[in-house]
Amino acid sequence: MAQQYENEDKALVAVDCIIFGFDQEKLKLLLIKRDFEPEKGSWSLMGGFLKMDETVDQAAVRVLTTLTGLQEVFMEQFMVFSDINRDPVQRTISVVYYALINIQDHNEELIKGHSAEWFELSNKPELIFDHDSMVQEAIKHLRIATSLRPIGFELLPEKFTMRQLQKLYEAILGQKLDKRNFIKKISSLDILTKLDEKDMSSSKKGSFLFKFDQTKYRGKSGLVASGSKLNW
Amino acid sequence: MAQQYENEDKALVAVDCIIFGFDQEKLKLLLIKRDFEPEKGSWSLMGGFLKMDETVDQAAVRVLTTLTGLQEVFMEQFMVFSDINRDPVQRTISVVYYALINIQDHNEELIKGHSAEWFELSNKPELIFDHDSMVQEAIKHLRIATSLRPIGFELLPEKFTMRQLQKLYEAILGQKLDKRNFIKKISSLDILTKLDEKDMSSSKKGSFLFKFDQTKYRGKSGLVASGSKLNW
DNA sequence: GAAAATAAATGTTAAGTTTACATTTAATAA
DNA sequence: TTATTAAATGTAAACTTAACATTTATTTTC
Repeated sequence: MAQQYENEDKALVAVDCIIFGFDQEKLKLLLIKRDFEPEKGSWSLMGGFLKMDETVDQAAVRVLTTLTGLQEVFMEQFMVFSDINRDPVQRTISVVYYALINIQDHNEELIKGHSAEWFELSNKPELIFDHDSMVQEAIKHLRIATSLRPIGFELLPEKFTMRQLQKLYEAILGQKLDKRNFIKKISSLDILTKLDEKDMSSSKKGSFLFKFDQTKYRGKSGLVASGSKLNW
Repeated sequence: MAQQYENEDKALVAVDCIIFGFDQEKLKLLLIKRDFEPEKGSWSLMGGFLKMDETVDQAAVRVLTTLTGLQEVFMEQFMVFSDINRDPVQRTISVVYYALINIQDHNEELIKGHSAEWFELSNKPELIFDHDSMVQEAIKHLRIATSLRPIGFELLPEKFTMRQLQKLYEAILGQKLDKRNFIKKISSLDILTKLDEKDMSSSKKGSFLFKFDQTKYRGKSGLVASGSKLNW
């Protein structure tokens, strides 16, 4: 019974991470400069190979932690890339994840150690293999995901202003939003707590800080995919 | 350079297909009775192993065609399952797909040859390994996908009545819908062509048949994810 | 051939949501 | 005290959704 599958081909299984950050204005990507062949010196997504004692989700967390030092990060699997020659060395399929992290919240040392850098999305270098397609797909997924679930907060500090949140959504969706309508809509979701504290860095008047309230959100059921054109 | 990755572990890569059908009333699943070990005689999803000369998408199509004889089938990858001991024989990760097929449209011989049968979703046997979880996840994905894009048509014959379409949506979403509102909403999408022909099987009066119009649909951009609670 | 039966086809109103748009407010700096 | 800066706030029109019952076309039955 232990030899059932012996005639089947095996493949290397990789995980690759599209690591998104946000710097108050623009969406950014954390990329690494490869220090090994092939394509040594080229820019690439952070990735690694699946080990026998871990799930792909665990592998993705390991890879992300190795680079950023962060543990509890929002991360979602979204697609498998498996073109036959996508990796020139050997047949490798890649399970791709995107991660949303607070850009201030990583370990500088680790990042330098991996020759990693943040790039504005609009300004990123060309990447190895099929990594450019992975990034493109990740953005599509991120747009849909942020439209269906309030995951954008993962990219912000714990406390943030309405304006910061709006800028974030604008960056993700690639379009300007109306300030008043934005605040109305976010408020109607009832998933934020308004703090007594103000952020004074952006204006003389200061602007109130908010916190995402996991508890309020968990209490809601109909948030996912409700209200779409094909929603009844 | 060709030996770069030689210290990495390799895994078997499988694809598994959740094959949905619809019989005018209920959602159904096409399941196979395994004729090989392990779990010979148990019910299972149709699956197979990735070969070195194909992508996972191609493997999924191959697996589906082997069982149904169908070629041009709607199929989407939706998740990788990779628990370490999910397959007792050997470490195997599975890329899981769901397929939507017109239930009248398969090859009886092939299906019998694989000891496959259609089961009502609500009445399906327990499946091997983690296949029950796969089915559960597939249903979630199907609900979201049908709410965002008009893919339900894939489960119906080319010509169908509004009532059939409504029954299908009710089966997928697990809720009753209002007849008048349903017709209004579908009509407003402007993706159907009303035929001169009537289906006379369901009533004395007969009811008009419709066809999904790929061309009209392709012309629309904003259908995906528009209108959700977090849509601006 | 009139009446009964059956499912199909159809419309309206109220509630809620989205969009578009401009002024006032609070605080600091000059 | 005045000027400056970004924050905070409201309303009306357009559109979408939700709730709800009657009429119509055809066949079957008496």
